[in-house]
Amino acid sequence: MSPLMSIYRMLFDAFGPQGWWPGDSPFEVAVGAILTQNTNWQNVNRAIKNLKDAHCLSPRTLYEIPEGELAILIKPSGYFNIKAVRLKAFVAFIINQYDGSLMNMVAEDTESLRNKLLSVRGIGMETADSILLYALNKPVFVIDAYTKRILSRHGIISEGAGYQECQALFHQQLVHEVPLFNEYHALFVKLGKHYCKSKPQCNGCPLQGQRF
DNA sequence: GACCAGGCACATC
DNA sequence: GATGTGCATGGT
Repeated sequence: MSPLMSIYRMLFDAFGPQGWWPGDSPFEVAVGAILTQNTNWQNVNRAIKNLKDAHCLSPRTLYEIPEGELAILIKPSGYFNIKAVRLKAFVAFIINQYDGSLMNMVAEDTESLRNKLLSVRGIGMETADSILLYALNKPVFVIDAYTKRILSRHGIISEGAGYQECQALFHQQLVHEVPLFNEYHALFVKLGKHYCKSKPQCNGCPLQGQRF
């Protein structure tokens, strides 16, 4: 079994299924992916609740609401001025190129779709891949700060490894299945939140002392 | 009060 | 291509 598959087994045995992504619709998932950039999920939830309460959680309503009003609604998620611009760019993209519906993306080739998402201001690799995996069910592995930290601490990647390099490892070592990629990334976040912080709390960590 | 959180774009070298 | 900086709220 590949090292990354071994790690997956250990994490799944320790934590069980994570039930990601929290969200009622693919569009909500995509909005959450932008709002959660460098931000605690709890704060994102508050912002999403504000959008729901204001009946603004659709491409069309987000497209039409003034940027300043949008910024106020998403304030709890932090970086609210920047994220308002980013959400605006994203819904303009959906409306102009996909007739206002995220689901019109699913038929498209994953690689070209990823490149188009990356061309939207405010959507980088992690956000694009989160949208592809969690909103559109494409088998793309999501790399984040936790993933890199955990892998480098266990000697699997170097500390300065890049996103693509890291992602390639997962794509090489795992079968490309959406449920596996979905659960695995969520398990890394779980592990990172509880144990593999900037100050490691290795006591009780299911990967404690493991080399791969 | 410091530090951190499910990044990204942009400037500068 | 690598490095540094601004963006901002809420929890620990």
